[in-house]
Amino acid sequence: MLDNTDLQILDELSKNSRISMKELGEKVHLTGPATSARVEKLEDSGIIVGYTIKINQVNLGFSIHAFITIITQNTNHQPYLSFIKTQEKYLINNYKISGDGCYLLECKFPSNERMNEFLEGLNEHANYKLSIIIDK
Amino acid sequence: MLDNTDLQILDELSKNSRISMKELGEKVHLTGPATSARVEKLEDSGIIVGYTIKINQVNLGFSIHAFITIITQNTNHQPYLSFIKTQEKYLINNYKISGDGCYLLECKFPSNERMNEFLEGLNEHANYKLSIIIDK
DNA sequence: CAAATTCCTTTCATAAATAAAGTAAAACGG
DNA sequence: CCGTTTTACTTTATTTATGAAAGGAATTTG
Repeated sequence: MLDNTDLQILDELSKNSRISMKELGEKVHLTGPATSARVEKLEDSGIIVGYTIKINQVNLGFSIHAFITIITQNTNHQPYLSFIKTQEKYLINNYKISGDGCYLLECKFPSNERMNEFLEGLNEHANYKLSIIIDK
Repeated sequence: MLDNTDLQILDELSKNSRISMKELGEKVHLTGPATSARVEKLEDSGIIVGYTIKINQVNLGFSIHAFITIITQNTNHQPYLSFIKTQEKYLINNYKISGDGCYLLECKFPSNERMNEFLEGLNEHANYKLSIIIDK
């Protein structure tokens, strides 16, 4: 089970996953090797799944961030799923959901023009409702 | 501007942000110091915003992942915003959106009971539409 | 209660990061 | 067109971190 030190480690690694084991250890009052062993346990137990970076997509040219609720036209979702597989550069997440819609698609676009092209392609396989992120 | 090596670096760091600069350098055919300088530039230019971990929330006891579309009852959003500030443990993201709703709230819950409590509290300040994530 | 396990520290060898110096190629400006 | 500056890199050397190994204290287990 996880104790408070483990939760602190998760918190610190969430804030900065490139911190050294030594420095992380200082924050949680352990030595480097002890901290390293804790982290390895968190990996082995499947709690830490990976180490990644946060990228500012706006600075990479993707100024539009949107959620698109998908309602596929027929019961076979394959045409939709095949379509989005060709649009990887715009995709962030594709969640299968319950509720109002079949999927919730999280996307990024460099411009309204590109988004419009995407939506026209999408519309051949599914109906959708578009929500553009304004903040946060 | 970003060249192909920078994009490769972003890609590799997305997959594993704890890779050593030496090993990352080998992947992009640069020495450690040169790679380190590239990464520092990506940080300074605001493209790399941070280093973080991917946590398996299910293994942390949060087996329910949901999106909640919020429609606040009156034009003043403050009661809603104040409410969610007290519910941090369940929150992943709160996006202000255009389209159908005012906010899109991404949440995690350990059980239906806790989710139900949350929704009852939420309902004092806003109407909502709940979408539970089934996959991906 | 003895043995085993867990969780830690310390020590030490190895590996990586970082700072500094030097170089080659490209961009700039007269 | 040529000298100067800038950029992006390599190499080297020092500092720092990692990771393996040994050992110890506290807790668990039969």
